[in-house]
Amino acid sequence: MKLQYQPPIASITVDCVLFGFIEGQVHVLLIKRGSEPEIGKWALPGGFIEQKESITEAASRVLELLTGITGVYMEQFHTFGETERHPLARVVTVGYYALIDAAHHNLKPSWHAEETAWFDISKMPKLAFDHKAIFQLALKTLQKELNISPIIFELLPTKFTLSDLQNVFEIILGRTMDRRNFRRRLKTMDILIELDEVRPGAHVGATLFKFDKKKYKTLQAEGFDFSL
Amino acid sequence: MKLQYQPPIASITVDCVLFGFIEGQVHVLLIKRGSEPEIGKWALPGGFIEQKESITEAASRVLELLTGITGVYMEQFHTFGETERHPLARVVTVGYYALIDAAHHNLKPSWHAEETAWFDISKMPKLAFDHKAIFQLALKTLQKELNISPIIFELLPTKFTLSDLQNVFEIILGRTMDRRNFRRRLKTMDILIELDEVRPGAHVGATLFKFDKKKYKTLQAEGFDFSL
DNA sequence: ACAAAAGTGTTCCTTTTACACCCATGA
DNA sequence: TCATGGGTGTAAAAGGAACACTTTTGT
Repeated sequence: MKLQYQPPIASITVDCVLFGFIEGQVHVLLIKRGSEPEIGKWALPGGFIEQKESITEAASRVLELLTGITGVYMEQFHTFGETERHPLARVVTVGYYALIDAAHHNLKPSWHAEETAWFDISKMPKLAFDHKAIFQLALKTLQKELNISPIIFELLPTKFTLSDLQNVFEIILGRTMDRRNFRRRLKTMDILIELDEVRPGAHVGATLFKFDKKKYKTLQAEGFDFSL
Repeated sequence: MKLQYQPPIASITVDCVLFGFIEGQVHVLLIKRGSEPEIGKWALPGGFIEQKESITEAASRVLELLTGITGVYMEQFHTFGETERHPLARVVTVGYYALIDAAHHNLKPSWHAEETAWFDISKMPKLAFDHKAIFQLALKTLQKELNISPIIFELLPTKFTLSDLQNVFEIILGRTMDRRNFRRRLKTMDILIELDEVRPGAHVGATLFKFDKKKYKTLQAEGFDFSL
């Protein structure tokens, strides 16, 4: 590796794909670009990394700057480095994704974004740059990840019903599941705590549950299977 | 996203984790650094990306430059961007990994590397920079990937015995498997073609097989499970 | 009274696991 | 002849898939 040091030739950005669950549908957070290039187009929240911060730190900072959302654990999933992906310069972007309970994170208006909004993942607008590809890979990564980790609980509020949970699975995986089998399997996994509480619904009330993080951590060590 | 364009502040490199199967053991390809910093230390083959190439192209070019190995399909697995990971400058590196049949790729000496060698993954030397962490994450990614893709066949020559195959699985996953169950499951998957050939071994000859890529592609569409 | 969602068991079949002996060959 | 690795079957257990009716409550 007799390679001399070479000065930087590309800028580095991060882009964040934030999934949220709103009104029974999975949504993604987008901002409307307020500057050139691609001004006025919808895009993933993103920005340049700075000299003294790691890429992960940049992702958190940028997300907060653009949306006001803080304290979210984001997972890096891919780096996009095609030479032509940005029209004005060589820009390499590192993609992060996260799932959040949208209801409990308020979007703060920011002068950095002209507008910020959640979009149903089945009704996405045209996106700037190669953000469509970035979004699609994030979704694919999420689908794979669902099989091996309880990441899905991040989408739900602390208290949720089994129907809520099944709903999220069905939307993200794009298929339906048998209710009885679903419930039995979750019971077997033993990672939910049943609460003495019922959500007063339109009809018969549904029992509320919460996720048992402690029990999950124990299981995780053995590497367990979350596929449904 | 009212973010002005910002000039590059970090160099970008790629690092390649190449796995090979040699004398019944999984090995990784390392080079001895021939320039500062960390001169003389073992490191993953890597180098800077250039202006007019994508990151993936850079990975292939760098690998060939340093080792003479070409035509390998490498998979990106993570980007490392801690501010202090390189002692002299801000350098962000994109990690790639691949599996190759080491016997069929000759290492060509290169003036870029003082020395190039395969190391048994259970006997790794001290590595330069944060390359130990990069290697470890590559191995972990590979272990996960084994469950969902037939990537493991890349490690083996075209013709191999079932024992060879089981051997590779056991080494990478770090556990032993029952021989009869292993063989049955592969028979069920139906992705191997039995050859009319036997490897003249030290004792009773072992039947040779080859991987049925066509059949695998058909199965892949349905998304199939390769876990053993 | 009816519409809408919650809750609940059983059967069948497939898959997984555990386990031990004989065979062919070369040294 | 013995040491080495190749090859083979079965039984028991666990897990996955398919399937329909009753309950509660608001309108």
